[in-house]
Amino acid sequence: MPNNHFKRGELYNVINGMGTIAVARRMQKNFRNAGLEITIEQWSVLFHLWREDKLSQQELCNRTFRDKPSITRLIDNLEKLHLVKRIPSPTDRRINLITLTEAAQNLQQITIDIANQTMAEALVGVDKSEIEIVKNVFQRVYNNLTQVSGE
Amino acid sequence: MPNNHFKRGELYNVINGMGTIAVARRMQKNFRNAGLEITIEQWSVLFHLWREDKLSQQELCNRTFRDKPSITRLIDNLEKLHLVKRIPSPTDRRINLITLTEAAQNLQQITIDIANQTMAEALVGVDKSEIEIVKNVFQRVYNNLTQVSGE
DNA sequence: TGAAATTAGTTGCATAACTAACTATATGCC
DNA sequence: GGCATATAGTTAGTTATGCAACTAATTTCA
Repeated sequence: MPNNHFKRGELYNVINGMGTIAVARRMQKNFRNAGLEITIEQWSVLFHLWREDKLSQQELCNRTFRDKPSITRLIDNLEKLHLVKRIPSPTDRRINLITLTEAAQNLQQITIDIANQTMAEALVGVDKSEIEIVKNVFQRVYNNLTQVSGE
Repeated sequence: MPNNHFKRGELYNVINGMGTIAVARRMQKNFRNAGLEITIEQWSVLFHLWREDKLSQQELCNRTFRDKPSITRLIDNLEKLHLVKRIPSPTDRRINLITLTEAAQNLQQITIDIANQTMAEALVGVDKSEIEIVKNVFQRVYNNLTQVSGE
């Protein structure tokens, strides 16, 4: 019957629909309300640089799951905002190392607080064990689709 | 300490990162490999029309969690592909009802099969109870962010 | 009835995504 | 050493997303 037929298509729309979209919009809105001009995509790049500065663009691709042109343009825009700089790698002239400016360092605390607060709003009534399961499922999905047989 | 500090930001990147991106890419790739020219976003609109034809654009916004301009342009593109038509509502001249063409009807079976197969690939090693939890969590997240206090 | 408010849809502008094709540098190997 | 191959990053073209501002039609209600 149709209902059964639709089940997994339905699931795709769940995973890639309401939840993720709602969280992204709220996060963006909370940034804006705090007077922050950055996009959540830009923020997710900064996030990885706060953990480890001077990553190559390729490494940022790997960590943010984006392709190279996406990172090129995100870095372009972050440079325009004076939040990062491209510096040439001393050992490989193909590579740019992306480094945070002082302005970006000042954003870490406030934006991560907002991210935490946004996720807290999002996860009201969801308990820790469920969150762990969601994380595990997404990790497995990612592995399923990017291992050997995959990409 | 930093590690703890990053936890929820991390979670945001999980929900809105690897899993969803990997699934979307694979789905698009599987469509392409089957010779289908539509995008997954276009497909998600058709998906709701297969369930119920002749929805207004606003209703498609609600069901796909997109805003009105997004739907306007998706419908523009689907019209160019001769997969849907705008027909004026007989009762309210502000409203367009979106209706499937025969070409779109012929896509239902094959694309939903591909969606099912893609989700099957993605969910290897994930059991049904976990999938239920993911769906529930996303539903609650969505509700948390769109109820009263929210939007 | 008629003005104000609401709702449906479109347009303009900026950011971001993917693919494919490209340049430049580095590595592998004969 | 030098050619083939691989890797890092950029550019071009298409689609999609969000917000803000807009037009047109409908509803509310004084």
